[in-house]
Amino acid sequence: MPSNTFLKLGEEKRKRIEEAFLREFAVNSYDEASLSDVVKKLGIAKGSIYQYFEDKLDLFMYLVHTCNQVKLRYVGSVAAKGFPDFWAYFRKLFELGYQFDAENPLQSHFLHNLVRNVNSPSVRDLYDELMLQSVRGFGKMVAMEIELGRFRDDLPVSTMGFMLFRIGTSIQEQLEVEKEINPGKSIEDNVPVYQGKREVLMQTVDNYIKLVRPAFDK
Amino acid sequence: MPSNTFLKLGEEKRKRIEEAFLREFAVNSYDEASLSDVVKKLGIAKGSIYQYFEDKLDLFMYLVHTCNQVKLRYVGSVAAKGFPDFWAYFRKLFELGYQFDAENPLQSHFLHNLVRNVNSPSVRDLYDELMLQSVRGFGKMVAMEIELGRFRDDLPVSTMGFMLFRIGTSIQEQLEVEKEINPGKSIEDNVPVYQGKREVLMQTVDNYIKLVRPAFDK
DNA sequence: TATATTTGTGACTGCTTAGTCATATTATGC
DNA sequence: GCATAATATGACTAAGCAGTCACAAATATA
Repeated sequence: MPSNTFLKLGEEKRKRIEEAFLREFAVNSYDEASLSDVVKKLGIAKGSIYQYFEDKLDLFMYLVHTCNQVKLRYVGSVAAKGFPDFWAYFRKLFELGYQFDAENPLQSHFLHNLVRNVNSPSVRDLYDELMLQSVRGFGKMVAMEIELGRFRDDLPVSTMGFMLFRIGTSIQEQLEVEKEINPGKSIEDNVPVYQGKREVLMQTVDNYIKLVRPAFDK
Repeated sequence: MPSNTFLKLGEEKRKRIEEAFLREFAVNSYDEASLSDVVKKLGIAKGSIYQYFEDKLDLFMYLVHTCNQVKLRYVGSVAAKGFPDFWAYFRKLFELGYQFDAENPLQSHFLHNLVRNVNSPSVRDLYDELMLQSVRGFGKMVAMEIELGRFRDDLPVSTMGFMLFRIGTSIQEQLEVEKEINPGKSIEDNVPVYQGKREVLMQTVDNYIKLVRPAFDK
């Protein structure tokens, strides 16, 4: 966690530093990201970073947690209960995700790139934890839907929960493979991941829902 | 591609070198893998590697291609046509994959770890190419099944193909998340990825098929 | 204003890496 | 056996990195 020194830093400077590191970690993997580069660009001393954070991983984790919290303010603003069925809620999650992306492009890019950090031993645990959290969340929803008699009950909840999680990541992955989005370029241009791609995103979401609905519904 | 020097090397020495690098790349990501470490373990000079290969990427690509060819001898030994339906073929692919793993543990581990190399800019293109190849393969099968009137035709082939591809990777990923397999440990112990996990694997495959069948079948 | 505390600094350490190249060793052809 | 070609070698280069620390500057306290 960051030191008091960092937290006392003053809005302006703190944001400037945070954003520089967000950008670095959004462009590079954890291991490739260079603190030396960032401080050079920021025009501050290397040692300062180590007055603000324990080490590279501490800084990285801080960014993960703050970004996560920001995103949670969006996707956590609604509950599954308020929707006619699970799929309406599932769909809404992507709309909120789009909104988060549009209003917090840097944080969105950072979280996007996070998915590519599975490998680094240093952040592997952190990533696994985040994934498990998400998978468990979907698992709970699946259990709820089964309870309500809306989802089939002849398969392990874990399988269905994991599948839902994977559907979410597949959607963004497919858009990338099919060159609809290009995070590498859009971060350079300082624009959101899904800039101008709202329709394409939601169309893809709808396609995926249409596809997998029969797999889950009773 | 490797030099003649490498190809002329003699079965024994060539295999020893190949296997040492396969192991290194099976344990570490491309960037983390250290040629210096491997040559030290092998007891050969660093310079020798550069008589065999252009550079690190050349060596890596050679390993990808040879492993791919070995695996293709398994999964390519059957055609979708010979099966009563697509899902029987899909299931068979995993049986053949298991067999490949059991008989070529090192190559299997290497290919397994490949999935974790999406990030490295150096191998990104190579990985994308392999993925696209696989996705296109599934796309073709989807198109065929639609032609035969067995798959639904109200969704883009690309979406359905990509989903099938993702189902395949999700199966192995879920087994890993649920600690059924542990590549990191099994490579250390010199045993196949799915050692003693045939039943669990096929059960998971069956579960996934059972789950997603209604999503694809007409 | 003088002293104490907090914050900022950047040269430096120690480490690792891919890749090179002049030299030594081994194999081949005559 | 000798000369030529092919192969093996490992110290070396240049570059990168995270993290440190003695010192300087700024700020707070008295």
